[in-house]
Amino acid sequence: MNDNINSEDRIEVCQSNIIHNNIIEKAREEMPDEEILYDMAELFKIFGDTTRIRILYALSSSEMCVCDIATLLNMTQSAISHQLRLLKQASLVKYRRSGRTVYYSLCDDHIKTIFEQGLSHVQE
Amino acid sequence: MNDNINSEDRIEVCQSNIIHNNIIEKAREEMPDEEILYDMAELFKIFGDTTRIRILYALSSSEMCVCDIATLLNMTQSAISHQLRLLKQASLVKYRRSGRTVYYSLCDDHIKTIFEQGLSHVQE
DNA sequence: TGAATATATGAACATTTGTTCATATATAGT
DNA sequence: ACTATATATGAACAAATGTTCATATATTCA
Repeated sequence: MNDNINSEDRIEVCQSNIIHNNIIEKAREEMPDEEILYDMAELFKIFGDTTRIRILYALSSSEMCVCDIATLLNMTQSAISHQLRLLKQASLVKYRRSGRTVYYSLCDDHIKTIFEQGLSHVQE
Repeated sequence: MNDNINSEDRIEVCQSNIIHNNIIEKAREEMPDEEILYDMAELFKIFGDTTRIRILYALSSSEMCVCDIATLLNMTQSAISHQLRLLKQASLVKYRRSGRTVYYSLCDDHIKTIFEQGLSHVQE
């Protein structure tokens, strides 16, 4: 039983000698570029932390200053500020300054769509 | 002015005294439950790694066995197997056994939607 | 039954990551 | 200029994470 694999498709590499070369080739062709994969991983890494998710949810409700967020999440100003820097670097939030206060808000709508999908997955 | 006595009695969640309470309350009401936030972070954490993104892209092309994936990504069977376990635990992939070979495939369509949104964000 | 093979997994290790602490910067008011 | 305040940031530390190595498990075939 060889799972419909032609003998020409077999090759000896790795620990296995049953490799589905046509399937591997197809997957290789459809795989996005290295740089895209890296950027996507970096983006999702940002979403992979409750503090940052909380911040983004907060900002989806309204723009907020650093201290408001710290109060809301019951965390230090420093911790929030560090996280906002990461969110800013990922182009997920933008800010405007008003005197001593800096107001942060969401950059675009991808965040909401991604959160909706994520929410829908975990709620299944 | 010289009253340092009260400073220890203050509830200092942050260093600010200009807090937008209505905004904070609104954000608090709209914030999903702790458990949801945790599950979402765990889900996105899974996407926050190029190896796992590669695996998921590969499986979106076709179901594949562990060794195929290892060959495609030029990584050890062990590394792939560990990652597949995480993906399985997150209900992102499922598998079927055929003899000694285990074929993995994607669980549902949320992955594709999330990837599309992520891709679209990083390509801006 | 025993050898070969595909996959799974525990432990160890190096790397990454999130928070804290201390301190720096920026702005406003006196 | 000086003080107060809102935010930013570098360094340090603990916790989490991804890969490797060795080995275990599961299945097939002789």
